[in-house]
Amino acid sequence: MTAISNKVINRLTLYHCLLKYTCKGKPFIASSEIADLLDLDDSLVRKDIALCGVLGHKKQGYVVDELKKSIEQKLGFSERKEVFIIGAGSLGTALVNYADFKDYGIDILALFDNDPNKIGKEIGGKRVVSLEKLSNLISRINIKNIILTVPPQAAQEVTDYAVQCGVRFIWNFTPTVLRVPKTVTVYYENIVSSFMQMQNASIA
Amino acid sequence: MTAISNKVINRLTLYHCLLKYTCKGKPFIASSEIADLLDLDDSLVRKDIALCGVLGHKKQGYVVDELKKSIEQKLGFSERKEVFIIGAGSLGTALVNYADFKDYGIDILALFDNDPNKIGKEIGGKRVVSLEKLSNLISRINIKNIILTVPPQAAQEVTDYAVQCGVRFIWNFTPTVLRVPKTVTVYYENIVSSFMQMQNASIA
DNA sequence: TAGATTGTTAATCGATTAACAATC
DNA sequence: TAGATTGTTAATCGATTAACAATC
Repeated sequence: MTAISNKVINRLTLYHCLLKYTCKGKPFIASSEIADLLDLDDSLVRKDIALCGVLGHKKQGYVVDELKKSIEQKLGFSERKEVFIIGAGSLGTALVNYADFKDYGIDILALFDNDPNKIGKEIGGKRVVSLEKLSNLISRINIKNIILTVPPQAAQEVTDYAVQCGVRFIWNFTPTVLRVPKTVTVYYENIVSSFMQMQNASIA
Repeated sequence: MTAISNKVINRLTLYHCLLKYTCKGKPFIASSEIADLLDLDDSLVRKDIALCGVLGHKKQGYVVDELKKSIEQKLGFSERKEVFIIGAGSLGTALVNYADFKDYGIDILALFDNDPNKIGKEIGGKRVVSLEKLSNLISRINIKNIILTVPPQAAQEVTDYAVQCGVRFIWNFTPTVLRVPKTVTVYYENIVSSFMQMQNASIA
C-alpha cells in the first residue's frame, strides 16, 4: 500500500466523476481523453491510473467500469466513515443534504447546535442534538470525524471539546485557524481561497 | 507583479484568517508562530510573506496589522467581484449566506433557479430569478463569474449557456467534469476529495 | 552582551512533462 | 501494415527545507 499524495487523490476523484457522469455508457476511455477534459498531461493521467493497479489496452484505452471500481477501491469509497456535523446553520444543512456523500461512504449521524428552536428537529433526515451532548456522544459512539460549521467565534471552543473526547479529524469550514495537538488533523476547507485560486488561473 | 502559485494563495489566505481571529490584539507575530499553528516550515512562511512585500523586524517578527493589510492587497480582497449563483438549493443558500464573502470582495448579485416556488422570493437578501433570464442578464451586466450549485444532470447545459454569454470563471460545486473552451476556467470544488485528503493525512 | 528572528541562498525533495519502445 | 495507445524511464520543473549571516 504505497502512500498517495493529496494531488493524486484530488485527480482520481475527478476522474471518478468524469467516468460516472460524462462517460456514462462508453466502454473504453483513453488517457488522452481524460487529459483533454481536465487540461492535464496524458502521461500524468496514465501514472495516476497505474497507481490504482489498472492495466489499459493498447489502441483502446482503459475499461471505464473497471477503472471506476478501482478508483473507488483505492480511495476507500466503500469503507463507512461516521461523521458528526457541528453547527446546523445553512452550511451544515447544505452538507447534510449533499446527496453524494452516501456514495463515498461518508455517513452523517447527527447535527449539533445550541439553538433551542432547532434541537430535537430533523434536518435532511438527521436529528439535531444539543451541543451539551456532544462530548458524551463522541466518546460513546467513538466518533473520529467532525465537520465544523459553527460561527468562527465558537470554533476553537468546540474543537477543544471534540479533541478531548478523542476526535482525530476536523473538517473545518469556518474561516479560523485551530490549535490542536499533533495527533489531530485539521483540514482547512478554505472557501475564499478557492475563489482566489480560480481567478488566479487567468494569469497562470 | 510576479505570478503567485495556488499553494501560496491558499497559505496566505490561512495566514489572513489567523491574523484576523487567533491573533486579534497582538501587535507582532513571528514566522515561527504562524508555522507552528499551521504545521509548516518557518522559512516557507517567511518566503510567502516576502512575496507580499512586507519586511519583518529582527527579534520581534511582523507587524500583525501591516501583514494583514498586505495580504488583502496582494490577493485583491478589496477588488469587487460580481457573481451569480446558479441553483438555489441548500448549497446555493449556504453560499449566499456565507457572511465572509463581503470581506473578500465577493459580491453575489442574484440566484437563479427553475423552481416556480422559489422564483421571485429572496434568499439571504438576494433575489431568486428564473433560469430563463440567465443568458440575458449575464450578457447585460457583463458577469464573468458564476457559482454552479445545480444538480449534476443540469451542470453541462447551464455551463454551455453561461459560456456562450461570456462567463470566464465557473466555480463548480457539482460532482461533474465540464467541457468548456480553453478560454474559460473551471475551478472544481471537489468536496469529497477534501474529505479523502483529510483522512489520508493519518498516514502521510 | 547573548539570544532571537529575519531574509536569502543553496540543497533537497517531489511532482510533472517529454520521449519512446512495446504492441494491439 | 500503419496508426494509436499504453507503460515507464529520464529530464525538467517547481516547491520545500536546511542553513546561516546579518542584526536588533
